[in-house]
Amino acid sequence: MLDIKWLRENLDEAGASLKRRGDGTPVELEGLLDRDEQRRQCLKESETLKNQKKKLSATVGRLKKDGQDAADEMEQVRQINLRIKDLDAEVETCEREIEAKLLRIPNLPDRSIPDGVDEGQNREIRSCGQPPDFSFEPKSHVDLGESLDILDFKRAAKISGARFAVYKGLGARLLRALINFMIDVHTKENGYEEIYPPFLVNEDSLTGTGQLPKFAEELFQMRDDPLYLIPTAEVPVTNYHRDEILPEEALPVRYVAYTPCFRREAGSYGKDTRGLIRQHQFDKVELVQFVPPGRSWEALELLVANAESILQKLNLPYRVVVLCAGDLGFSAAKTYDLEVWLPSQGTYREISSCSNFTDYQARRSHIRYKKKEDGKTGFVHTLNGSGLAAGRLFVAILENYQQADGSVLVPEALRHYLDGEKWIRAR
RNA sequence: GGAGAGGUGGCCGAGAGGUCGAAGGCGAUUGACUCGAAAUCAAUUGUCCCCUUCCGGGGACCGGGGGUUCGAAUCCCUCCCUCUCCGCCA
Repeated sequence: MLDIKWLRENLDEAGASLKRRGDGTPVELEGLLDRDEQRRQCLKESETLKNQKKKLSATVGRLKKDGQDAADEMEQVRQINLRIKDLDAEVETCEREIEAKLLRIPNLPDRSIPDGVDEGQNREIRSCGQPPDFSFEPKSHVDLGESLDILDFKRAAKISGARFAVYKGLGARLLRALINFMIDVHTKENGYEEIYPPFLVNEDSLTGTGQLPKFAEELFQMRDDPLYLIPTAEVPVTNYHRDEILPEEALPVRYVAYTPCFRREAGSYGKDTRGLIRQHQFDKVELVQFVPPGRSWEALELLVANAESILQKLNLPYRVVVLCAGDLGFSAAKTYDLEVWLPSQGTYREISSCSNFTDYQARRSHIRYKKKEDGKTGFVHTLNGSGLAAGRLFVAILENYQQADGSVLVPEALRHYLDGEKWIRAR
């Protein structure tokens, strides 16, 4: 959420910045400062009265102790209380309104990101590796997976419905291998601490990271409890430090977490209906960082490099793009997507999204740090990125490592996790 | 799910309607002593909000919310959480 104090002085800048997102947000800024002004007026008067009340009550105490009459003072306080009640009600109304508005205003896009309305204007930063040159028509992971009997979409549909998959045999093992491989790289080489969080979270957590209140339709909600299935590990892991003040010496804090992720995918009915690309449930290894405000931009570059290291170790061709203002997620100030080459689609597809949220999530979820220098508190900057989406990585491996006979070569780096298995072949 | 106990500052722990943001201890910081350290002594040691250019002033917060009262950490209601025992269970 944006800082109301900052907005008082920079409303025009905020409006111009938000306009770049192209979703008509500036309108929501209207009335905000009026309510803020009204809130402060009422608060001021209320606090003055409370000060009087305090003094009068103390007088009553003294008088009663001395056995004197205090009826007059008591009556005065009664009158003051009536006024305070009205004022506080008004303050609360204003606060609620301001809060409700602020929670629906997205983060300000960073100045460095390109203009644009959708993914078409995202800008490639660099690419790495060459798309494989097949001497045959490459198959899709769906065809490969089904003929190798390691993926079963049909039975998944029976069990659960559309957009679910069953990984089977060596497929299940490969998925597990990918997850373990990624966690190992991030903990042993990239300096992250492993977290295994709950997969059900409450409303406060989802509000903290920005999924609520605006994007409830994307979430699976429990019927009988105020809990939601996590759409990403970002939610439980970022909220791990909600309502906390971290000592500056503890920063940066870096966590890696494997979790399944659950998304309703409302509004994407026609998209990626076949295969693993878009599922209601998928696995992801997520990287989350908490850093001092001055360090978040370098941290973002490092985060992207950490995510890239997985693709490099697996020799998968990919590129890095920076999202344009119109394609940016709600809470993010800047986002790099990693896109991996998918031979069956002849294109690069998103496999990771790495973002700097600056102080936006920290302000929503009250994650602060105490400065070493002067003991003052400030909001941390939060970042997170997929490192990587396991389901899509599974797709990339099947498709990029497929052979003319329909078998799949296991990348060198993974064999250790599969008891040295070099091939996935039809049985 | 049933029965009971409890949630107070970084931690431990008192406080049981009146000047309590809260005793005491521990921890931490600073100063004194010391060549230095330890020990000792002294001071400081929460967060948020409002007003103020600075200095400073004020309000709120004792799990959350509501109530009683001139006055609530203390009384009442309600919700949440933790712990113990029983039941059930991976």
